[in-house]
Amino acid sequence: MGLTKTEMFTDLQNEISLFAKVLGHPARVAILQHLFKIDTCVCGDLVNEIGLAQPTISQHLKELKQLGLIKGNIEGTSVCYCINTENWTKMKEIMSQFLNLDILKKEDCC
Amino acid sequence: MGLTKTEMFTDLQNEISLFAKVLGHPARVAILQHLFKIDTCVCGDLVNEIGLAQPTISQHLKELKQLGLIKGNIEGTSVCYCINTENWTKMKEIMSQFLNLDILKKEDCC
DNA sequence: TTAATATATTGCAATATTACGATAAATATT
DNA sequence: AATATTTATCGTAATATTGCAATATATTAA
Repeated sequence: MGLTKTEMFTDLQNEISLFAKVLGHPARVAILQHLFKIDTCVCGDLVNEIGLAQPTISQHLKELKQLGLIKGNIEGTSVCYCINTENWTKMKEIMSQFLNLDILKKEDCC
Repeated sequence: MGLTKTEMFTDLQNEISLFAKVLGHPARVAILQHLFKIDTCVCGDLVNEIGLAQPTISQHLKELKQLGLIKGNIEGTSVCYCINTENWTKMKEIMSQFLNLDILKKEDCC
């Protein structure tokens, strides 16, 4: 089937998994790390930075943009990509709340 | 192709994406949340708790176990699953470090 | 206008993921 | 031993993901 049955889960569960999913590819992790590292707009040198073909990078950028984690502004013939810090913070809060479930836990049971 | 080119990325990038990937399905998120919530072993009532078929749950549990996020102890005819808190903490640290890349960032550029 | 440059989209092949019925394996109960 | 119970594995169908060549689109430069 390959089709996730989202209707049986809560909005939060689906939201967490969607964010996790988009971070679930090393190319997208690398893109985000690079955008943070240069701390400014990157105008398309991601194809050189990462070793994948231009259409592949473009596709990964599209997925990151769809989730709102990055934004792209057209600057002449190239596109200026950067982190959407506001949305990143929201994502981070949702993910952190989930990751921190262990702080309420008393002890291992088995 | 469907095949990720892991060899072009760093170990950390691959590790982050693997953790994110296993969290990238709402059923696995729900399983983890439930294991945290009951704060004790759960012996197979996950199938009732979540609405998916038994083999499907079993498969998701296998993936979580492979990444080390949960452990399962056989107790008679059932299996006692619970969070592997030690590994969860390690995972949380790796993911948090990545998610916190924004705190070094000065300002949005575009 | 024409050519050059940069990015997006399309189409497709290969592989991965999701889900579940059927069945196996392992232990408990009678 | 025979049966019941619980979980794992196998097999398979449907869908998703990844990657890239070819091509389209859009802007800039000549």
